[in-house]
Amino acid sequence: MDRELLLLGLLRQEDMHGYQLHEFINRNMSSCVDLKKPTAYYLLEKMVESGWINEIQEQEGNRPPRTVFQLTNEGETTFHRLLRENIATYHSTKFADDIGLAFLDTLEPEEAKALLNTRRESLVRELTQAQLIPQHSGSSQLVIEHLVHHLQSELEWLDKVISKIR
Amino acid sequence: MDRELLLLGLLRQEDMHGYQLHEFINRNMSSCVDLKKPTAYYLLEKMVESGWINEIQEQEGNRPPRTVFQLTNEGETTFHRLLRENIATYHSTKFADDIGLAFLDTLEPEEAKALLNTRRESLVRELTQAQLIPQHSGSSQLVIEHLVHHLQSELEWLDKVISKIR
DNA sequence: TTCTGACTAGTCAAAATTGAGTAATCAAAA
DNA sequence: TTTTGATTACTCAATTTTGACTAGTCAGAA
Repeated sequence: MDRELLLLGLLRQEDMHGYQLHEFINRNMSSCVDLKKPTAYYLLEKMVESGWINEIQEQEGNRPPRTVFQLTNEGETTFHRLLRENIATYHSTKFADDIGLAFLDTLEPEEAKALLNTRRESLVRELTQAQLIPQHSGSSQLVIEHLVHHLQSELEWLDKVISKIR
Repeated sequence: MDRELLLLGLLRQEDMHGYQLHEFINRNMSSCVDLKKPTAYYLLEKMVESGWINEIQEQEGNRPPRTVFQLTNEGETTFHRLLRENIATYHSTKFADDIGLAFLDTLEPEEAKALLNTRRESLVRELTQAQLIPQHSGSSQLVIEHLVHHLQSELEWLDKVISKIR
């Protein structure tokens, strides 16, 4: 329900079309969610069926008609319910990249070290990138701070792993 | 390819049936991967088609026949390739639970604080659980240490967020 | 001995997700 | 002016994932 919460939250601020929503999420929220275009439309369609949003056909000049989505009262209620649920529960994260670490001892220590250093480089690149993101307004600043905090903690841990080899 | 790497790595140690693989992963690796039974069978079937593993019909006593999966030479090669790829790259994690935080300012500070404290409790429970997991042998110990390190870092961050409200 | 609940070993149809399109508009270069 | 490339707004078929079964075995209780 996290992606639904996000879509409702954005539509709460202003009516938008699916394409706009997808673009915004991909540009600004890619650190929290990965939402492909067809999935966005699929979710929006389901939310229309649930009565959380309305579809409105919009015709602008001689451009082809577009579909605008608009929050309903029920959508507003659902937004608040999902928001409370989301904030009150800790969602445990799966670290799929740890699978390799579980088999680290099948490699020569030298090679393991070299590969982990390659990983370290790409982690440092991500961290540097994240630190360059300019200050946002309001709560969405929290999302960036969380990302930076996490990447720093990952770097610490990776350094510990590398130093322990041999 | 992470789940494929895991399945190959387990089959490398010993032949197993799909059910066994699924049970093992769910009991011991649930911190890294979430692999449902039908998905496990689906992946195994695909790996048979790719020539990474063989299917063998096994008949034990008068029990119904079972399918045992066995690594091929190609599977062994693929395991090493996937392992190197996995270790050398940093897979960025998506924090789906941050979506709520992006809308934190739509709530009253008092309520936000209360909800975040509920989240904190469930995080502490997870951390306590993780710290109770007994020492494992070899590299899989790393997976547990990573989990604990991450949960501690999350707790630190959550406390910072809570203290900043108001 | 027969019943019950738990464990083993899967399968299947339905739901969710995605890569790879289409088709229109517009701005700017050739 | 024609072409080219980028942007907007979607769609569809194919792939992947899942909840909810089925069906056999076994150990112990009634």
